[in-house]
Amino acid sequence: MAIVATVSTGTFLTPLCMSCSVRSASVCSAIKDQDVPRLAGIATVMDVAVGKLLIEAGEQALYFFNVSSGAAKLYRLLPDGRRHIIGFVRSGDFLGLAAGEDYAFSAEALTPLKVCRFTRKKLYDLLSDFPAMERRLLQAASNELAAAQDQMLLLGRKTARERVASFLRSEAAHTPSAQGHSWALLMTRGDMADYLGLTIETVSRTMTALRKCGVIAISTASDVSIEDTAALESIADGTLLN
Amino acid sequence: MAIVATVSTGTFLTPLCMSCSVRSASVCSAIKDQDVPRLAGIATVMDVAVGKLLIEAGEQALYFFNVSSGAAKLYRLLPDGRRHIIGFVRSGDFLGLAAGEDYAFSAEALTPLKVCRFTRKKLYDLLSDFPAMERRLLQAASNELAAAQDQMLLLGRKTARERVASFLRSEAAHTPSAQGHSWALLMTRGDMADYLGLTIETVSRTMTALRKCGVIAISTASDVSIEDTAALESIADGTLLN
DNA sequence: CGAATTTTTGATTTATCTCAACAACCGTGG
DNA sequence: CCACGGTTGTTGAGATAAATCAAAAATTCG
Repeated sequence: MAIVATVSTGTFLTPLCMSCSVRSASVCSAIKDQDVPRLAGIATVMDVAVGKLLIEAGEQALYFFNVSSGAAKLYRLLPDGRRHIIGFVRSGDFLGLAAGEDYAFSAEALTPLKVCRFTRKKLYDLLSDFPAMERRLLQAASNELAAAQDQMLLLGRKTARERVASFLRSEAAHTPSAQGHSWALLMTRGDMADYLGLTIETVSRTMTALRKCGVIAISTASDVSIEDTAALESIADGTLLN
Repeated sequence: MAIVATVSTGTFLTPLCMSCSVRSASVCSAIKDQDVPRLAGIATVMDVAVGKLLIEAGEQALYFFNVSSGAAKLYRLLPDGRRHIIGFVRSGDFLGLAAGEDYAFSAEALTPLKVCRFTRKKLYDLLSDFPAMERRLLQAASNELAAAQDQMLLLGRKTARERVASFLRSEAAHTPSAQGHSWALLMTRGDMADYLGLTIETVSRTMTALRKCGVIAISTASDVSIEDTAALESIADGTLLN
């Protein structure tokens, strides 16, 4: 099911780590240059094609991942097929902290995806020698936890309009090229719906409504821009009522 | 606002730590007996009365807490007063990992509450000498993250009936005395509603419906018992449709 | 005991969902 | 390069789960 192409494994990945474009922004930044070979020694670099699974719910949770490039969606299913997307990961994000014995969620590539895979046990062993990395992981978990609480507030108490506005604000914040310009949404209306606890139709209608009142512009379905940042903010935060 | 009674601070808390009833079940279990004085040295024991705030949203996040006894609800507010309860903490739970610079949530005692308070900075300093405790914190954060994902699925995709059933199952699991018996819910219908993304009326009606079909029994509003565990399970997991 | 709060129940409204049809877009292969 | 089938997105009309409004009942607590 989870078809992936393993590129390579082991210490000879050292040069890849040294030149890794997300190293400084990821948990790996806690490892000093001279120790990188130890990190590279337990890493496997993998490529995942769009639509393929990186993680499948129910599998034994053997690995952690660090995203080098691309993006993925994480989702859970109810027995009758209802789906909920619990989050997205992108360049620099660390993946797998939330898992227990088995993965509770699946992870599917939204774009061509490149990840570094670490065996859980080996990474834990490594952490004993690199407390700075463990501190970074704790920091990452704290940030994720805070984000999860934001999302719970959104799902529990925000209107469709507020949810979509919050989502667009967050996406723009995660997309450097979005500052003042249009950008390409990585996800379909269906993904947005399953992330925001809505239906495709409601997401579509709400996007259209935000466009019609001048808050955003939509050229293609996936190519959007924020036209009125202040208005989007106040809708997202629930300051505006109408 | 957050009126609390500080009982005592410092190394002479050591005997309190040594005899602490939740030590073995909390992150403090990572500290060996001979090192307990160092832990006690940075702790402050506090009592919080029912309805009082332990943490107020917006305050600088200076502290971590470990709950010795009692329970509290954690909540966030939208500007217009909509409230969402992001979770509950009980004996043994560690509190404050999710915070950034400031607390994003408030914490209010549901019962008379006893907590150990640690200054963030001091605890972080201590962690350098006790990697086992840092590992425990990472573990705690992972568990919270997994729970948050469960809750997101609940809020995003479950029906009122499924939400209430999930809540009752989880409460029973957190309450040793609930196994096969009735127990006292710590929270009001309003708290349940704000936790489950529903209204008071919907929670009340749903509880009544679950009682009428024999899944639960309700003697007092707060005194409930599970009469048909299998049915509750399948409702909670979305296996049952009706 | 009695005021205040919480809970339950009923009647009605509404935001969002569902069902349905059509339009736009996308990748593929002729 | 364009036609074509499949997917994704939009829009409309109607249905519905849950919200809102309202009032009575039960419970709590000073």
